Amino acid sequence: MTLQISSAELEIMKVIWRKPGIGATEVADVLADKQDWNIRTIKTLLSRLVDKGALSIEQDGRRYLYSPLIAEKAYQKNAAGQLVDRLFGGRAAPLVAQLADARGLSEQDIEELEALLGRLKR
Amino acid sequence: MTLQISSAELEIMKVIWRKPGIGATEVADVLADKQDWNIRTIKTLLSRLVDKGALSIEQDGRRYLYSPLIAEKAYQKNAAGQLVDRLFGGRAAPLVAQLADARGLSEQDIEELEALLGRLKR
DNA sequence: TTCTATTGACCACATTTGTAGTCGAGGGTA
DNA sequence: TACCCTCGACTACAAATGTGGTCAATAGAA
Repeated sequence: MTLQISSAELEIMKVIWRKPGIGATEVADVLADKQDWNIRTIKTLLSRLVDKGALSIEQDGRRYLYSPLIAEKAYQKNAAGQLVDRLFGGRAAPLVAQLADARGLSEQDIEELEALLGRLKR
Repeated sequence: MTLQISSAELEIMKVIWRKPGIGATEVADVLADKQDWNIRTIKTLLSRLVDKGALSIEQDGRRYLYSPLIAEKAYQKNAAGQLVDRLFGGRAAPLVAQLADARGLSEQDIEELEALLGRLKR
């Protein structure tokens, strides 16, 4: 139910989360390395995101500046929750187990997870 | 790159992972409670999964029996990895942190995660 | 002032996905 | 034997998605 953001749209959102109030051209600049997208493609994606209510626009002369209407963390929580529900019976541990098995956990991950668990336990 | 399975298709896969070598009608029976799908819809999804190479078929008289060509765990690993890469910079800890924040972790999750971390550390 | 490059609005078009309908062949029933 | 029901094959069709084109207006360059 929560506002469906496609994979290509997400790339756009990520840029705007990092730099709210950015224009289409700057989004294209930021993405130039990663994606080989025509500026028109980016503009279409921006429009769709505005239509969907994921971005707000502010007029700046002849152009628009885009800002997120949904927070990155909210989106992350939702996406993580969906994955866990759809594939892991709603449980976090099996998800982490698969991740650990597939690619291992970094030292940093392990430390952070321990700290997190410690906090949750008291 | 890894074989794209849509959300509706995944429901079908889940049934077949639980009961490999099942026919279309039985898949429909299993799903009857959860999904309100026409048998034709289910058959379409089955065909698409065969086309995609996610399922194999075995002739059984006049009908087909379907079995998975990709393992559930492999699919889970891939999906979890994709999420983590696309939204959490490839790191597991932030994912778990968001999950914990959004919905909390069960006692069971906490125990299992601790056990998992213990195993990983030595 | 005249031409050009850029901007958003609108349009296009193939693919994927969700959700079925139609059809001919074959198995089972009366 | 005469039907009918079920199966897979093929077809349909709208919405979402990926990717980009056209066009009129306008801000700048020359």
